[in-house]
Amino acid sequence: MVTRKEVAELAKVSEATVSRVFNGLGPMKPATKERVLEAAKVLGYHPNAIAQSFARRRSGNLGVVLPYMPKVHLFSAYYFAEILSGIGEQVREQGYDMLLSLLAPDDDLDYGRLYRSQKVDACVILGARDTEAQRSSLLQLQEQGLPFCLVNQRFEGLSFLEVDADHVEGSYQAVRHLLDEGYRKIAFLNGSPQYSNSMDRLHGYQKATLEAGLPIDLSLQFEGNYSRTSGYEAAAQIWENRDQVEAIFAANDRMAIGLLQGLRERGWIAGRDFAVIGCDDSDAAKLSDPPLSSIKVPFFEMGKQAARAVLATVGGAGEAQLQVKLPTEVKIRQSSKSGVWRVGS
Amino acid sequence: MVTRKEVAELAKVSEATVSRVFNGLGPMKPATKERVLEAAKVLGYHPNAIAQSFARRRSGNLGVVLPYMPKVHLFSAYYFAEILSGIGEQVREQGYDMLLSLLAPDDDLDYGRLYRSQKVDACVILGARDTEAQRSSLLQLQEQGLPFCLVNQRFEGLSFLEVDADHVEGSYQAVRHLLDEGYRKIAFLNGSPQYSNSMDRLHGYQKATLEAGLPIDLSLQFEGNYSRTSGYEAAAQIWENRDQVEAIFAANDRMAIGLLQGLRERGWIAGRDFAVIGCDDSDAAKLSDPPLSSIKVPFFEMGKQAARAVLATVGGAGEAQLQVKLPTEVKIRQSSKSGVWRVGS
DNA sequence: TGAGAGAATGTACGCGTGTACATTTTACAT
DNA sequence: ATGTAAAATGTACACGCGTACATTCTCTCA
Repeated sequence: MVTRKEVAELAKVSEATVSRVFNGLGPMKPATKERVLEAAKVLGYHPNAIAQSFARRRSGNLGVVLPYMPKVHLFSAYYFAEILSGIGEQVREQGYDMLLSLLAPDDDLDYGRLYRSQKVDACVILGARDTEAQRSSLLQLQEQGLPFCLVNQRFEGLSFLEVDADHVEGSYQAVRHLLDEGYRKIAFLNGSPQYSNSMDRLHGYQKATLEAGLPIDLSLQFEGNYSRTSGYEAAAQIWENRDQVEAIFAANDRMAIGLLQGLRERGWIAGRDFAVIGCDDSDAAKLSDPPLSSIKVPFFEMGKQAARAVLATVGGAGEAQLQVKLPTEVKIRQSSKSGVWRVGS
Repeated sequence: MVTRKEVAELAKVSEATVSRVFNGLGPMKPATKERVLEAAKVLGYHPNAIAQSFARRRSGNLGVVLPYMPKVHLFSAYYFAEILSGIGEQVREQGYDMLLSLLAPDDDLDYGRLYRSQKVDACVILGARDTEAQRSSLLQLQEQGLPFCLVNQRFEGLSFLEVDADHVEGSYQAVRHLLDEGYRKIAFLNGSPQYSNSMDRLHGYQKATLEAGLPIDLSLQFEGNYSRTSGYEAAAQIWENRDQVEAIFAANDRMAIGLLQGLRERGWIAGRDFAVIGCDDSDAAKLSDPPLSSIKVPFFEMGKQAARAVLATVGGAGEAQLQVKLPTEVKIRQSSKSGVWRVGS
């Protein structure tokens, strides 16, 4: 391993000068700089990142915490892939690296480990839920001064860095779309209320239905757990009440597709016998049959902004905006159009 | 920040003793150990991971390199999610962390950066392709002594750590299945030959067809790029030759589903008018309509074994097996059954 | 020509840990 | 009681870098 010392000797300067060249510090005679860089090149010198971290007392790593359930896929892989890419892009721009931490859900919620071991300067936390345990864990993190940013989850009453999408508006628009297509009996298949965006979607749904003068009908509200299977199972319940249901808004694409499949088995075809709109606009929405209308959520951008925000606080730079909410967009496909099939057949 | 020194003072021992307690080294009087742990607890001491890395000259990080194409999804998110989880599980068992590195394809293939900066002790490399540039990059890595393991890609003629699935056998079994269902005109939609498993699948396909006494018919072989779109486009070509095609083996699920969609638009329904089998057994296979037969690939286990193998070489432990090939399994669903729909309708 | 003021570079130390080696304590056989 | 080996603990330094401060060089203006 080549060190600063050897470069200094070859370039006939002090170690400090070598350091200054590599950090672009202080005034510097061009000739000296040249000599140092040449020597470094000859020797193949590259600063040791760990020693740098040690001396700077900063790891240069951004922790990314994701829930991890072996063999279980509650969240779509798409969701994480997009967010990870967004974080990755931002991180790279700022010269940081990403340290991935898979957190088993019942794992003692020990966000602290990363912090104490000083392996990360800040964290982006994905897939958090609003439970007592998580609230206290996060509050503790905040007290200890580890900067973090939550993605796609808000905690009412607490003041965290949060980057979210406007799920209320997205859901409102989605239900509006169903209303515009002429549907009136609109069911809602939600996910667990532990996620703030489940609640947001409920609000958007209620806002649109109320606005349309429809009564709140709890028998039209169902709860799954964001898995395809739970959507498939909800199909059974919905089938029971099929004369009360013309259209369904599902809180994510996976449940929506489970729903499609469950109802298809009973002879009900989406886009012909009923309408469905999902949420996330994941790959699966384009893969499903019929293609699934969905609410596009800017996951990539959310990851990017979360990384930017939390790294800004590390740099001691002016506080970033505390809560960010990015716009969503309704993507209409066949599953929610009325009369599409009827015309054809 | 609490350091070893303060713990030592409180426990009335030397710093070295504290260090030994936390590393479980040397003989140690139980009472002393107790005192130290108590003091550490009182002060809230936790060893500084960066200082440890610095002193040990090991980062404790396993690099995970993945190709990164913004907004493009050539690889299924599923594929990476599974492998990442597998790596994550193994890494956690060994007390390592995962450092994610997104590598843009045209990015100067600079695997070396991670190595030189000493931020990782070893790497798992995903999504590598067999090109001249990559070969030389990897050879260079090998010379420089950075241990790495490739997943799902082999380099003929070179001797790297590689964890792969048995795509030859998997493809053979898949085509056998189609043959067993009575199909004779079997087309093959492959991906880029830059991936070793594309070649493997071709071999499996050829082996099965030859064995069945069928001639090699190049007009039955198509090439996509593993994207859904390329499958969709291939549908047009296959439709041209529709009287020559009864069944199609696609090299991944995404292309298979694109194919389903393209042919459905022309009135050809999988499982009724023709058979399709994909590869990966991703989420999408279960989501598609009809459900897609596919070759299950143990991505999770591959990630896990790759991490284990490459970390073994770091520990200086006995060399792990150089090339690992895990078994695949054919999953039959509706898309490849003959007569399923015919019976019903 | 000398003084003063930057510019350019050097000196020296700390960061928190691992660990080789030195020293002290303990246990036990004689 | 004494010697000896092993156990237990302490001392001291290296790891590679950032950086505060000290020093030397260079230029300008009087």
